[in-house]
Amino acid sequence: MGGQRASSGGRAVAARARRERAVALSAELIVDRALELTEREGSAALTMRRLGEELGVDPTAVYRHFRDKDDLVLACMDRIIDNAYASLQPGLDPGDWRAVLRAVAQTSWAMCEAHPAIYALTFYRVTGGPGERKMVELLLSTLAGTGLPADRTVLYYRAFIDAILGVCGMKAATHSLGDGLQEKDGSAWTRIYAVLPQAEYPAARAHAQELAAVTQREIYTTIVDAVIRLIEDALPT
Amino acid sequence: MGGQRASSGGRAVAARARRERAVALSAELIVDRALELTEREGSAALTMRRLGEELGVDPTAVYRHFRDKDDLVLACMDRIIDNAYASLQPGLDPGDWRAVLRAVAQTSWAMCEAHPAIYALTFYRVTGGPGERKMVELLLSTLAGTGLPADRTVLYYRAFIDAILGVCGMKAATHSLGDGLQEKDGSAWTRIYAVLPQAEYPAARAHAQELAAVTQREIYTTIVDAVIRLIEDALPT
DNA sequence: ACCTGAACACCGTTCAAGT
DNA sequence: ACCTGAACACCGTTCAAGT
Repeated sequence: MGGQRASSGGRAVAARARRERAVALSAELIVDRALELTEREGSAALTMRRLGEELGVDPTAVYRHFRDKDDLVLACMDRIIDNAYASLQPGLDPGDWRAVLRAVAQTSWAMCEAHPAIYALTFYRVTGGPGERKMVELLLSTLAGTGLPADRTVLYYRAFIDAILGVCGMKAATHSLGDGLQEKDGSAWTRIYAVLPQAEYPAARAHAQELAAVTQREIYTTIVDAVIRLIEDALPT
Repeated sequence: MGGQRASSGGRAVAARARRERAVALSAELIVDRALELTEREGSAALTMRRLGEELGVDPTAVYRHFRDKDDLVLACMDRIIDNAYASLQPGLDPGDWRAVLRAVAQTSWAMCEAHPAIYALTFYRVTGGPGERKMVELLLSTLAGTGLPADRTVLYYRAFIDAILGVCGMKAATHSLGDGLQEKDGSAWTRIYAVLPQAEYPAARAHAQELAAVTQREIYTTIVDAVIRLIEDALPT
């Protein structure tokens, strides 16, 4: 609608977006556009100037709704968690704690694949928002339901969530690298480790094929299984 | 010596450093100074301009020894790993795989506490350098020594190292935040979760005290134990 | 009440010029 | 062969001015 030129610099894009923006600027709208932007173009595209362009407002207008960029990025992460919780909740049997933990682990994996830029920026942070609160309550109530004492409930909750966040955060950070670096790091097992001197690195050479073949998904499942098994062994009989 | 003024801007610091630099610029020297700098002043201080000042050379002189900042940061991480390996190696019994894994886990924790800035920037990367190579060889040979088949050796190696890197990376990233944000995130359990509405968040409220009391170290040990136990259960009998 | 736009104090990196 | 220094194309953020 109304776009006469196919090519367009930042100025033209901003002008078009400004024309198309019918609703008032709001925190929700800013988070919407920020998620669209990073999903489409990666973390490098998430700058205040680029976001202003996307919204059709002056870049500094965002500061009317978020204290700073950190505040905005945390709001984006909480939105992602909230959406994930909503898609998780209906099919959950609170009595089956293993199934709940596995569902949360699967959801976290899906989040870091769908939104690597935001995930990588915030996986080690506390959003304190509604999404995070619901997720914390779900996990704590589920683990408490097994009959574990309060201190064990908390310790295993944190072991579970920190292991998950750490591994998914690693994956998200890798995924957020520029294409060149991602390729460079991804090819390391065949490029570097498969050709190390046999005499000095016999084990690396002997396992070169398996090192190149193992998937991040298998590794993640293995770690989740390890924590679940630890909890099983700790349950009161 | 020879500084006549007590106060000094960047220019004066650079001039003094230039006078004091007796040896030629080299990759080793640059890594030395970069580690000193980040250890002393945190990740925000690691800029090419600041590093040039520290070395007493023009900021762009560093580009004669490293392709870009990413290249430099990876070299710093590999140096840290190499030093950690050197301090680890002497007392190690290769036959006691549990002890080796625990020693590596302890070393990784020490690294992310001593060098949070570099650790946070690179924990999800492959350095491909001498330090990393030795660490990979140590872990692979140790796990292969238990009699596990090659594919299991690699799977458990990756589960172990990814769990460790993820959790230590989280800790390092938290530690690298500015003091304000670190305080904000650290106080979240008492500031936010301890005062949630009882009706909506009963489990969070019931565990508020334990959530504030559990330490990162306990959580880390729990995750490491979980992976070690999983490996124990998988060992051929 | 909310948005604009110039301005500030930074970044990493390139490249012609020096020695 | 190695280093310098100006310059380029960016950042996040502040604040006086507009409406």
